[in-house]
Amino acid sequence: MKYSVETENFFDKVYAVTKLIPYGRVTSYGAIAKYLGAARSSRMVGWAMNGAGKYPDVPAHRVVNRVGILTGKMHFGSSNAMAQMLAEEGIQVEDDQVVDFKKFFWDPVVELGME
DNA sequence: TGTGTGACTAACC
DNA sequence: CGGTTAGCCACAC
Repeated sequence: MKYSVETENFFDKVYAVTKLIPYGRVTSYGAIAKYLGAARSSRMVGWAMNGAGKYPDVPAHRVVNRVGILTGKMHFGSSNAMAQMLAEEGIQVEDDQVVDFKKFFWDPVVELGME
């Protein structure tokens, strides 16, 4: 028994939004969740990211927690892979946290609109 | 089928 | 101001 079609849609949306994150920008799990109308389901966004590895076009490294901490860096294989990818995009990462997070923050709700 | 867990966040104490 | 609780819900066992 499949869980639900809505689920796949939710995951698909997460991936879709994540893929829209511009180069050199980052966003948060909560922002994506909010954009999908599930502001309190930010954990699901993280869960979706867990399966994002299957999608090369999904820049999961541009998704951090609400304060810019690379909470999921350990899921990239190397402990510094995430930070390095961000660094190569011009995003400074210090102590596993994005420097000037607000400045690089890309909010889908604002950039794409609430719709 | 029920329980535990997690790449989160906000509210509480 | 740091630890805990609660809410969220899909997924593993």
